[in-house]
Amino acid sequence: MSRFELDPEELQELNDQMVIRRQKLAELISQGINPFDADFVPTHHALDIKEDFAHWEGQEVKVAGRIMSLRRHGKASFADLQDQSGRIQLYVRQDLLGEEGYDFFSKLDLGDIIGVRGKAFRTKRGEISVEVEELHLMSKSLRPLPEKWHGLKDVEIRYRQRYLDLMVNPEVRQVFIARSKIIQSIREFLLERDFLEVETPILNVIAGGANARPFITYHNALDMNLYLRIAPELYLKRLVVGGFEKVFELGKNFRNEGISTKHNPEYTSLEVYQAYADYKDMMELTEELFAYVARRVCGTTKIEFQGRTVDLTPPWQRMSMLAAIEKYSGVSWERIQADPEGVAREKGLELEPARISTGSVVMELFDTFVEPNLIDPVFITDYPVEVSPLAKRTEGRPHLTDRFEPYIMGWEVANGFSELNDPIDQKERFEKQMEQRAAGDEEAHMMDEDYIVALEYGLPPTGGLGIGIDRMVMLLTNSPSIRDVILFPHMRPKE
RNA sequence: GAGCCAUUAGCUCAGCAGGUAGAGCACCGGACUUUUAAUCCGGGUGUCGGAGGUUCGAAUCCUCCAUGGCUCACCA
Repeated sequence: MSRFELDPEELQELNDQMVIRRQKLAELISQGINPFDADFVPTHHALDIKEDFAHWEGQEVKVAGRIMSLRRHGKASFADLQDQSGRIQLYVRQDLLGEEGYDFFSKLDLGDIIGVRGKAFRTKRGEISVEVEELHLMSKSLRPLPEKWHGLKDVEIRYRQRYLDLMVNPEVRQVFIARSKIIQSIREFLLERDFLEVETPILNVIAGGANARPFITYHNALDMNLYLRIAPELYLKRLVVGGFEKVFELGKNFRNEGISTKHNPEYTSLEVYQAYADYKDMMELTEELFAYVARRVCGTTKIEFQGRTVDLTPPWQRMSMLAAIEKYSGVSWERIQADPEGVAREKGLELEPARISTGSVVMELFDTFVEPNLIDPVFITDYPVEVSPLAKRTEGRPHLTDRFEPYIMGWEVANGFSELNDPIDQKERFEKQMEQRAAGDEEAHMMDEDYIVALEYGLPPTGGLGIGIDRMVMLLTNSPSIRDVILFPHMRPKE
């Protein structure tokens, strides 16, 4: 029995269209035709021919791709062939292919991958086409395509079977092409400035560099648990200790947290470290990087996102957190310090009475009144030391840090600071974090003695920057959900 | 984790005062040698997400479950 024949059990799983395609496959085999013929190499993409038709008109071309539509007219037919570059029409005539060849063509289905050789020409209606003289079936498609006019809308299928989404929704393809260009232009920007691209471990003994719950995995030979990294930060700063003055890493981080339109358990970050620089230098680097990438990818620094336009042209506004709170909520730092409970009550902050402190009131006021208003790019600076365990204290104001977070469209898109390079202060900060951890805060930073040792050898004054690449891609591609910019967003198994 | 909404043919969707499922595309058969969502003639291909329940009768009402979306919470 041929492996292309179906047993009755298998047959029951298939719908009518799939059964018919299996039968066609079996028929081809029995006729001695290879339905997965690889003996054809295309010389052109659809777009090559269309963009330079004056040159290719009347010339022989070879194109390969997927049949996306068919218009049959008896002894002649039209088909649209889609390759990576786009679509080109095929014109197929019985008198050119012969009766046998035309019958073969007539049995093809939407979705089949074929290769054709023929002359490029323009039809009476003006459509640039290929007049088919030779035809290869390179991969028989055994399942029907989604609908040609409405495309594929079911988001669940779009994410789970992204290949279908890419096949039939051209705008989706554009988003991922843009994503690739964004990442490429980030590399260009940094390499031009003499940054060294490095790779640091994803399997970590200590998950450091951020406050987040890690994923845990297990190493058999070492018989130990390991964490998937939540940030590459501490490794990158070890490299600065080692003498690499400008480094960056683009890669995945993994955080064991909720999933939302802005959060995927694995996401891509850029981290950049520059010795002998501070957070102000990193702010300039950030705004220049965003503007460079926007110009490269969108051709402009004026970005439209969900009906609003923002201009990424540097310089961006700088505003301290407390100034921003006073501006948007009308509450001054003096009042928060004097009476946090009163402020919380007056502003209707949803804080448990036991949790009310100057720090929590500041954060809550910021989230409620400030964040939604930060549409145009702005750097919020001067974060409290308690929430910034890896950042250097501000000279003369030791409760604050030289730290910034840029906001665009109300989103926090990056985070940067002057790196804490005092090992004694760092150790104390870790110890504070350990206390919080002991008190039940699973996201508090872990102690990393080995990192302290590195700092004790001496980390030069260093500026650091982290950018959430997925959010950057969302902004630059006008995508409202992070799932629209991740090819295979995390989904629960179907059953 | 909570609330709301969704799940019907391969795809996009109708059908929901409870009466036994329908359209367009796709598909199958036929006509057609320059079409553009080709057209014309003929054909409905289904576990109405799953499991229970109410009822003479459930796609429709109820409960639970699954998956997804949105909002919130969590989370830089």
